[in-house]
Amino acid sequence: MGRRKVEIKRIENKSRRQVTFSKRRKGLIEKARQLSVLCESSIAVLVVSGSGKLYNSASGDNISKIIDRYEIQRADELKALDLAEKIRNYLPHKELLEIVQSKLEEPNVDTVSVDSLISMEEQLETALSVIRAKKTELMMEEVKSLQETEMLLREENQILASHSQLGKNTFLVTEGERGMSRENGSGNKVPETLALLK
Amino acid sequence: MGRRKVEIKRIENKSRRQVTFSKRRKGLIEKARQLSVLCESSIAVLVVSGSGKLYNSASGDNISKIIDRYEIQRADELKALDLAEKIRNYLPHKELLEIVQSKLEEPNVDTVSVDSLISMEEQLETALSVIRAKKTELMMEEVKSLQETEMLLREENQILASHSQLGKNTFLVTEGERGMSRENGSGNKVPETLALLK
DNA sequence: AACTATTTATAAGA
DNA sequence: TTCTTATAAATAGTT
Repeated sequence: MGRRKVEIKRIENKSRRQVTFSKRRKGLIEKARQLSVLCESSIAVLVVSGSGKLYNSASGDNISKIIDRYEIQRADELKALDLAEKIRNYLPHKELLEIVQSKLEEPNVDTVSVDSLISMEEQLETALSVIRAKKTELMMEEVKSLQETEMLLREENQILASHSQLGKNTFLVTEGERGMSRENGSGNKVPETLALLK
Repeated sequence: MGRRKVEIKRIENKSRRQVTFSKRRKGLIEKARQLSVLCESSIAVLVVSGSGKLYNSASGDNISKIIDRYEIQRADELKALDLAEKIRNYLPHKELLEIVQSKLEEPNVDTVSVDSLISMEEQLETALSVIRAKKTELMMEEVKSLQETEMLLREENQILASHSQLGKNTFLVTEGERGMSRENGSGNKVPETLALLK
């Protein structure tokens, strides 16, 4: 849609590329906004330019919320991965550590440049962030899953309890007193349960 | 760009909205791809439909990397946030932050000694560790507590289930189990137990 | 899912 | 960067 058809491949001319980047980025974000409004949806667009500059937009909801949604989905997918797969994900960290170690083990360790140390420091901090984020993500996941389990168990419990009560009622109508001692003898059910509550 | 001009506002007709959502989502993602190729950039598009379904696409790089970039930028922005805001949130560290701020606000900021900066850096890192440790501790506690609750509920559940069965059996054959209801007196044993779990 | 009349986006030029 | 305009591309309504 312009004076001539353009092939979708890297624009070599730098200034032409810059102009196109600016125009199309604006267009993309406007399209996202329209879709969001027309169809009542939330859309995040993140654009990282060749030079590393970040442009982002969100419509319908804030970016963090949308990214969270994505992270949740990804966490669910990760769960399905086998361990071997995970190990592969962590290899980069291992490599990083090896690099660090080799640098620091060199006999001539004091020849290591400050720049390379800065770079390693940054990489290690990035790795640390990744690990921390992962840790938090996994813990949040576990909490969520436990909360769900709890809810299910409570529901089940209530159903069982109400059945139990129906049974009791019928019971009481017909008979008097014996069961109690028998029941406690066999399994001290109630005390045990209560004890666990502490 | 269609048979007629459409206003950019929520499409009320559900099926029309669904069709538009599908068409424009596809268009949006294609636009992102083109921009990515033409201008050698990385683009992530995350779309959350009204019904909560997530659609995402990444061009030029994987989504996680692009999101990481966003997170880094956001972290940088946070850093630039009014320190006073943070001080309010982290009262215990208020003093520390005030010291930092005063040091850095001095007109003669370049007279601050490297030693004092090192000291502040160490103190801030300590504060950070404390916060992180606290975060992890709280999360671990929550997980532990949820796991205990789960165990209790399972047990309770099993008791109720088996009781229910015993009850039925006894019922049909002998009449064994009444005591239980008497023991509970009010008959609210299970609810009582559940209440304690909260 | 295709079609096509129209609107919209944008490439090139100024 | 911004505006203009010819043209390509996207898409709304239709089939």
